[in-house]
Amino acid sequence: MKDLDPSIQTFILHFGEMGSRWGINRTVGQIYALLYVAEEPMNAEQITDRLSLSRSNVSMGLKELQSWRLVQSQHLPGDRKDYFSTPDDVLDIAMTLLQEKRKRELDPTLTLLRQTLIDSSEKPELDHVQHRLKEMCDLMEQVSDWSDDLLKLSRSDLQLLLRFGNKVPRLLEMKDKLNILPKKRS
Amino acid sequence: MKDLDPSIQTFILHFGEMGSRWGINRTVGQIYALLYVAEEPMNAEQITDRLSLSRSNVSMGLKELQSWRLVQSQHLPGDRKDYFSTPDDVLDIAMTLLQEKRKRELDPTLTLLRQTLIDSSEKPELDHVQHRLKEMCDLMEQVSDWSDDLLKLSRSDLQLLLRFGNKVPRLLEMKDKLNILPKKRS
DNA sequence: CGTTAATTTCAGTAATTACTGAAATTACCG
DNA sequence: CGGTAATTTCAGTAATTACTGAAATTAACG
Repeated sequence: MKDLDPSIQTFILHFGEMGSRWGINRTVGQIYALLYVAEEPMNAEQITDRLSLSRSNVSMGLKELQSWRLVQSQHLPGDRKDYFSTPDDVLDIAMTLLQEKRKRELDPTLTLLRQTLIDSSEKPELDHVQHRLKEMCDLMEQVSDWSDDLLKLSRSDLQLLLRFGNKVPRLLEMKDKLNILPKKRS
Repeated sequence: MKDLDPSIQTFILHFGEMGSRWGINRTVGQIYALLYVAEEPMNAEQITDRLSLSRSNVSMGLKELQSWRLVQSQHLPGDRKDYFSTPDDVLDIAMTLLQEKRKRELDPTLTLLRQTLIDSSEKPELDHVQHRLKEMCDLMEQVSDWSDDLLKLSRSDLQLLLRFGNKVPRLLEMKDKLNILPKKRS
């Protein structure tokens, strides 16, 4: 890792290490961190140099980041290289992450649970299992519905909601009084 | 995998496969799934048999699940084996998961960002980087505050909030009118 | 305590995942 | 088109992570 201020290096290395916990690998984490703090879009060669990775590794890493929609590419006039950057609105980034995580980590399981519930519905000996799966499925559906809602909110509503830390119980109080409670899910 | 109904097998195998996306490994995912649907607590040997894993692998897997607080152990009278089970309240499980994920995936980065912001505050050449890191840090703090709030809620308030799917914009409307908005974070 | 059952640890090995460099493909420009 | 720069693919290899069985440790009971 060349020509980077030590505090930036630390940041990039940290993202590399956390990568595995977040479900991406070290290289991908580092590339993202570099692009996140970069002033200008960077091309693959520049990334290769800065992080001392192989060109092909960078290519694969960028492809993965694009599949997460965390990195976008563009062309600069008079240059046939691709230039890469991260979206700069952090709220935007967070929503993208929410959407992709849901798609990859929640949806497949929800699909399976629904199917399993159908498959096992005729078997009385699976009563207990079915009940357990139903509970998990219901909760996951509620979480899924919530995230749908979040994803539909406007930027300003999102900001409103986010600044809400610490006031959630008060919010609940209100709702209670005003009686706008939706019906319990079927 | 022996003596399990095909639909349960599918469920367990699915959890195994998803495990890697969720940050646990196949074995750990399978053990969790098995315990989740089990009618009674199971001992390590029973798990070994059912899933055809080695005894030591099961031991390590259970240890990891306990470190996530997703599995608890107990002793049955007149039997010196340990018996393992998952908590049965799914809301409880979800909250535990939220707390552990935050601890492992968010907190370390938040700590690093705060430190990096301090370290780089005296360097004017890092202005842009600092601004970017500040944005990320602020957002993560808001998310962190929200999760704090969620974790403090009572069971019934949580249920209330969860059933809210689809009604979030309406909630925001109300809050707006009643003017209980907290101050913007410093 | 000593015995025995149960669990954990750990070094060795297997399986998986990540990375590389060379070759193939694609994209751009005259 | 033909030439060249850029990117992607992919087979081979390296690194990491997961799993096993044997040995060590711990826990329960008389």
